[in-house]
Amino acid sequence: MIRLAVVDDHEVVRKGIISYLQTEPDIEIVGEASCGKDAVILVADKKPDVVLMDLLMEDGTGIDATKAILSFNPNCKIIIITSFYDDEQVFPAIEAGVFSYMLKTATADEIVQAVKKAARGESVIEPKVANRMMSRLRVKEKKPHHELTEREMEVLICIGDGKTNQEISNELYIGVKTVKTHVSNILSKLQVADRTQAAVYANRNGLMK
Amino acid sequence: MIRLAVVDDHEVVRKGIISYLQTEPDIEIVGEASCGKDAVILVADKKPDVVLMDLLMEDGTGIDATKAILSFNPNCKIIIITSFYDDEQVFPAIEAGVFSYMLKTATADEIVQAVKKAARGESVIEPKVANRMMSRLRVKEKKPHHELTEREMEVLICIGDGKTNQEISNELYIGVKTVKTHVSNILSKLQVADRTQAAVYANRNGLMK
DNA sequence: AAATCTTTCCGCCTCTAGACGGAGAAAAAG
DNA sequence: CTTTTTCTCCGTCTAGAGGCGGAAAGATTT
Repeated sequence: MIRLAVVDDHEVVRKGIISYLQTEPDIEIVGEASCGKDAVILVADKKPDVVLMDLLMEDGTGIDATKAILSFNPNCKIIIITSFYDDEQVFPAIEAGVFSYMLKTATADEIVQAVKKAARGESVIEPKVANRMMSRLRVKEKKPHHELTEREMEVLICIGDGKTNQEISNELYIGVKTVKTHVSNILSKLQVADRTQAAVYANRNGLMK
Repeated sequence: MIRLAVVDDHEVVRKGIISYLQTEPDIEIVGEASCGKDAVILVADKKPDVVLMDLLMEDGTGIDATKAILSFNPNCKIIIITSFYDDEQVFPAIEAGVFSYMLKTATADEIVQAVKKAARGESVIEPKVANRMMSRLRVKEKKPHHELTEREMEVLICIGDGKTNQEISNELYIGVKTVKTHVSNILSKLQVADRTQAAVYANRNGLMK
């Protein structure tokens, strides 16, 4: 018998998934949660074998909950079911240690199969997500020095808001010359030609907000 | 008896909603569809009083389907249920003529109530969406001359991609001087100081893609 | 027929941006 | 205790960006 917990802040989604899975003879629903905090408590209490978790919850605690759960229950298989497959969602989730990554476009049967496979130790990765992983591995070999320092990231955020060097200088309490140095380093690290492209980069890669 | 159709490309969501609504004595589920195209056919065939529709479907036909349905069945009440409440989703939907706008964070009971209210001719608008509408109405009065010409919009898209004036000149087959004229007009119309801010504007307001 | 809008282009001018090279201090890593 | 990284700042220089003013041709509106 597979002990399963369902975590999703949308009641209809949660109930919909449960209504399917509870008809499976070898799956037992041991609990459900609507936020990351409750999920951690639920897993600590019921110790399910598999957790179906929505990444994108209102309080944004999907990743944190995953990390917390795995730090105390390393053998727990966490299956992500979400609507998104962009880098900002996928890679933090993988780093956090999720076991499978599915999209909400999956059919009910695919979800059932994913739960059973997880219990057997088999990961299920959505093809679209798998593609992202492949391309990420490819660029990792090509782009070694993407990492910005803290200060450079602060400057990049300002650029992403459309601020001039002078405005950044005032905001960070440093000289304009210093800002220019940071900007130059940012441009070469990101391999873009000017601040406008850097601003676009920041806005498209979820650095803003 | 309220005749209802459910449109959503996620099977679990669709089945989850239906499992709740079909227990209601005065609601009859007359059909379901997983894409905009099927939805139009379904409505033409079954003529439901109310349609529950997900805006964000794989083929992106939620808005188009809404328009198509209403052009042939103006009395059909279309309730949008989606995960998003940003301007790019909300306002096209409102223009298309949706009747109610709900978020997937709604409880099952709220959805039932929304269906019943729609049948009685009462709209339900999510508070978060309502706020957007209010602020949109406010800015409409304040910003009269925001409208860019076609050419200016083309240039803005290029700026939003981080292109220089020279690159834009090559791409649109016009002189650099002409590009500069367009850029200056764009900056003053958008009331921003430089191309970087214009690029940020383009990227944050859904002009890119 | 006259007025307006759009698109195209010109010259002139100023200033920001960014490259290049150099350098000092503090903190972290070795 | 060195070495490396990070953050800070300086001068010089070039090219792109953007403001200002003007203008001509075509389309659309009035």
